[in-house]
Amino acid sequence: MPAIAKTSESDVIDAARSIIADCGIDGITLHALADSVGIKAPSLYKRFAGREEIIRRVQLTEFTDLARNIAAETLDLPPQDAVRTIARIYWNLSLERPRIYEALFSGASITEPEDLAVRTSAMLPIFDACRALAGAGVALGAARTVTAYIHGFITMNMAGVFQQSPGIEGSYYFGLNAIIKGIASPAE
Amino acid sequence: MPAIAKTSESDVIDAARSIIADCGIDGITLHALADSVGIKAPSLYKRFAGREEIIRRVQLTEFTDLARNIAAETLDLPPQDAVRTIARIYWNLSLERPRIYEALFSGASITEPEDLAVRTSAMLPIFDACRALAGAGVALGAARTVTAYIHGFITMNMAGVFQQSPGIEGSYYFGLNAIIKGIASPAE
DNA sequence: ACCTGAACACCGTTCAAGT
DNA sequence: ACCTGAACACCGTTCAAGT
Repeated sequence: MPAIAKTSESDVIDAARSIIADCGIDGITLHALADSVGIKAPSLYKRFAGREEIIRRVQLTEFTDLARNIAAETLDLPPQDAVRTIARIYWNLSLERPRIYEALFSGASITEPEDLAVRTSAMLPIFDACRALAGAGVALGAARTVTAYIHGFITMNMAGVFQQSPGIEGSYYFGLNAIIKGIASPAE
Repeated sequence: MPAIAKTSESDVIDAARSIIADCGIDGITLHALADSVGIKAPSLYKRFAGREEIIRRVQLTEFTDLARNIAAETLDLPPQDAVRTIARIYWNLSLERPRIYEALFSGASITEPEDLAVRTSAMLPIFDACRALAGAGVALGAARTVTAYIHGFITMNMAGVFQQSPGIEGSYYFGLNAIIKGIASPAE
């Protein structure tokens, strides 16, 4: 009957977050996670359905932080600056916390409506900027283009496809500027 | 002393390829792979260093096929058409054999020079087209931009980020055209 | 020379038993 | 109510033993 709780749901998610940040998504074992909050692995199942759900919760937390950060940094910015700022936020994240960036987009395709809402909120500032840049008619396509480019460039860069060439950040913004120009005056 | 070989290196790689095509990279266990070529799992270590090497060999094979396919389909095409053709080849691959597309870019960052050479050969037609489109000075940046966009869009689409909206392929080519236009006349 | 069974360390997960 | 040890099925990998 005593049942003293040694940890809490948010403690576990925080611990999972820091393990992922250090060791990546493959480094998070239930044994290591349980150990870092002072319990045994089976006890995790009293709070979570399993490993997948824990990872999903970390993704949700990180995406929420990211969306808030993006919203704050792009507030009242002209659309071109907003797009460049968002691109910079993702770029810096991929350099400063690469394993978190990877984890954000890996595994667990979006099924829960909760996940979708958070992801949409992170994309909203891009959509708004694209509408201002390219017009409401093509805003969605333009937003997808910018999003795809940012994610694709960062992913390939982290994978080493572009080598560790010094001009890589220059290429990143060169491409971004080309896209901003391209969507502002789409091909006839 | 007899030592009758029940299988061969290329048999194993072929079997691995079809398992990955069906079940994805997580579905390929050494037990299942060994079973499908009629041996036991430990015997695989007589031919390969381990699971990682087998997967790398499949990636290498698939990339070689892809590079050959791209080279053949873009032969003597004007640069804009070459870029659109390459984009279409990747898009179709992601629809027809999604697990192979995923496997192509997942895990095992490029360390061996052999891997790099194959990947470079797959990118060469994009580079050539971009040089014709944007000039030698920015050709590398332009090629990276196109590559990043294609990969990013397809990855996010497969992950479900863009929903299964019917206009998604339209967005894909809208963005591609915007990029072609943008890199042909980069922002001043 | 190639194959095999047995074993090892390590996963995620379940469950009966403790308090 | 939360925690635990023991167990299960399943991984990749190693190795001594077969032919």
